[in-house]
Amino acid sequence: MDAFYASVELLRYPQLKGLPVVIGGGRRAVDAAIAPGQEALPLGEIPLSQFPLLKDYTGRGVITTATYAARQFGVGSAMGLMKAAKLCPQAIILPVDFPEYGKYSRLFKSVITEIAPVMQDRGVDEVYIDFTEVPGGQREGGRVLARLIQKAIFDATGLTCSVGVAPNKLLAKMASEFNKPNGISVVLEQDLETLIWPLACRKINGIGPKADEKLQALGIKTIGELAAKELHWLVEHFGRATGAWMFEASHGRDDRELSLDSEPVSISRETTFERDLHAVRDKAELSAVFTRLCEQVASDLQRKGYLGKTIGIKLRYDDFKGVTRDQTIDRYIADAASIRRAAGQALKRAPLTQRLRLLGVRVGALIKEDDAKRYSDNKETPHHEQDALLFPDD
DNA sequence: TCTGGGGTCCTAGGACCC
DNA sequence: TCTGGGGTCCTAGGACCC
Repeated sequence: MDAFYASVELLRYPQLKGLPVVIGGGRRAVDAAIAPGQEALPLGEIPLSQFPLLKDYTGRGVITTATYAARQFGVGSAMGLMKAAKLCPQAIILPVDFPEYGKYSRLFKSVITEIAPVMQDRGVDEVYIDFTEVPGGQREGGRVLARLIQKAIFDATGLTCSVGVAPNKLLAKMASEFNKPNGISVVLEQDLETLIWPLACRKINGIGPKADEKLQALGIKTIGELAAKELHWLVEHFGRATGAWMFEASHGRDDRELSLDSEPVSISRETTFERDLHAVRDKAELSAVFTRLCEQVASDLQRKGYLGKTIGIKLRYDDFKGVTRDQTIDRYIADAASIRRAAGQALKRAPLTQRLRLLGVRVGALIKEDDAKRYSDNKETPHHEQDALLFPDD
């Protein structure tokens, strides 16, 4: 989806169309910047002068999405808001409204599966679609179906998207970047040398800042230069698994299937404080946040129908360094009090002398609530070990 | 001008078991 | 006196992605 969060906001506030808008920052900080007295107006009629400007924003945070008008100024995703304010002070800033984006996410995905049922979720604004078995999916190399999907999504949501069509997920992902926004790009195997090899290695999904830095240090900037290296050379420098993967990727090869209906591995909540907190001096405040995070994770688990038995905490200190601590307990839980208890145990094992910037709570080793029930109801032949794990004596 | 929040996967060491 | 081999689970950190 093109500039997804920002585009959803423009549906609510069409008066912002064409203007530089960034989404991000803490809700409290952004709300404080919104002038009072306009609450009764329909959203679409709120005058431009009432929207908060990036130059007035003082809180922490990064940009999650910028409109294309804002990108003209060099601001973009993951950029700190204070830095962005220097580049584009007149941009309007809006707080992130995840529930709203979730609604549109479910909507556009249901539009797709109506047309092409084999779809892999790749987060809130991205999917892989298998065109192979869709009637007409091969016409004009997939262009016809891509256009159909774009139109159906636009008609249902008013949102645009960009589509890459290719023989595998690796190439399709790269192709989707070629023609943004609202574009279609078809990449065939024979386009490898002309379209893929000139690109920076960083364009490969899976090569991030660290791997790219290492590649550059070895004199490799483009995918073509990567493809010119021999397998054993890559294995020497990056290890067996990564080296082999890089070799295949540089040649445009990728045999991964679409993974459908995957189960979550962990569920977590974390928050960055408005100011750094000290474990002793700000104990009350910290404790309240900690409890709230546990309650939120518990509520997420229950709503989604999962239990977990590995409870973890995450800390980030004022120097931005972080630690995690895990605690696996002998039963599966989803209630706030039990999570808080286990997370408290984990927290005790972390250094707490330095000021804290972030606190997070995570529950992993998940099982579906239904499966836990089935064991306890003895409707299936239970293993005694599983009984003991799920419902120990204490 | 410091750098969000929600995830997945991989690696590596140690405990523990047979 | 100088100690195996295989497997699983747990923990911590880190890279990466949306």
